[in-house]
Amino acid sequence: VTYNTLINAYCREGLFEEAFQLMNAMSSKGLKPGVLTYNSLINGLCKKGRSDRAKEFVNEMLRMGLSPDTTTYNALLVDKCRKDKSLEAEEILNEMSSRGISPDLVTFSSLISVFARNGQLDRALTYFRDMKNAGLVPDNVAYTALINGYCRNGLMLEALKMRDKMLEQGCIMDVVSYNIILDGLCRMKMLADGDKLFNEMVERRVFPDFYTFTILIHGHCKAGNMDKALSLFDIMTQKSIKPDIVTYNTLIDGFCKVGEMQKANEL
RNA sequence: ACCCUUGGUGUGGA
Repeated sequence: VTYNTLINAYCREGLFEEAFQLMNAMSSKGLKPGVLTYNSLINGLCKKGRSDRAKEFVNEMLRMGLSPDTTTYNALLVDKCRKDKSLEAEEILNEMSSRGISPDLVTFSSLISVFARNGQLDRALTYFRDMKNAGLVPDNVAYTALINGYCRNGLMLEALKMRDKMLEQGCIMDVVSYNIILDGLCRMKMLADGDKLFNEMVERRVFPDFYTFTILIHGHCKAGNMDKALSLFDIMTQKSIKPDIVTYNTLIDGFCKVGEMQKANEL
């Protein structure tokens, strides 16, 4: 467990040389790297954009007589989903099923997410159904990924219906769920509803983060409400939520579009 | 049993 933790830490940082050394140290002590160790390594490689290397380690696992599990394949599949390579993600799903490895909530959420983002809501819905047919109980992440699909298509009524369903099933609205719906409302210029939802969020002690504020600031910038956008920016800093580069870009872009180059410069 | 690995959100004419 100690080795795994260290190897995982190195992999997260992209320090693969150190991780490899540890793996060698392990085997010289007669400890065999297990599935967990490989999973950490494979995950780290994927996150650093080295999915080619990751794939090689999956093969190495097989050679060593280890069985890659759902987490192993999820690491590869999630990587494809993040890069919007939905077809390749589906290939991995097929490979999983041909090896008899069952997809889990992570697998399905990732697939739902990629199709929802890309405007292929029908496909996202299909996977949502498949997930339930597989006997899995959708959690708030799975629901939220799907809700994002409705939001991206401007189907806010459907999105809100799905949120209600999610709550009925006992799932919680967390900060990401709120952010996604807020973003949907803002995109549809339903800023008043956005503000209402934002208040609800605060009342329910779901703490807004810098995504939340950037989404709202963006909405108000697009609507030309630069005063409102600035006041949100102030609230944000008062709450010591650090605006990041995206927040600044959003505001600067907003001021430029309104022709207030001075204010853009002041930021 | 628990622990270690995997999933959902924001800006920029792309």
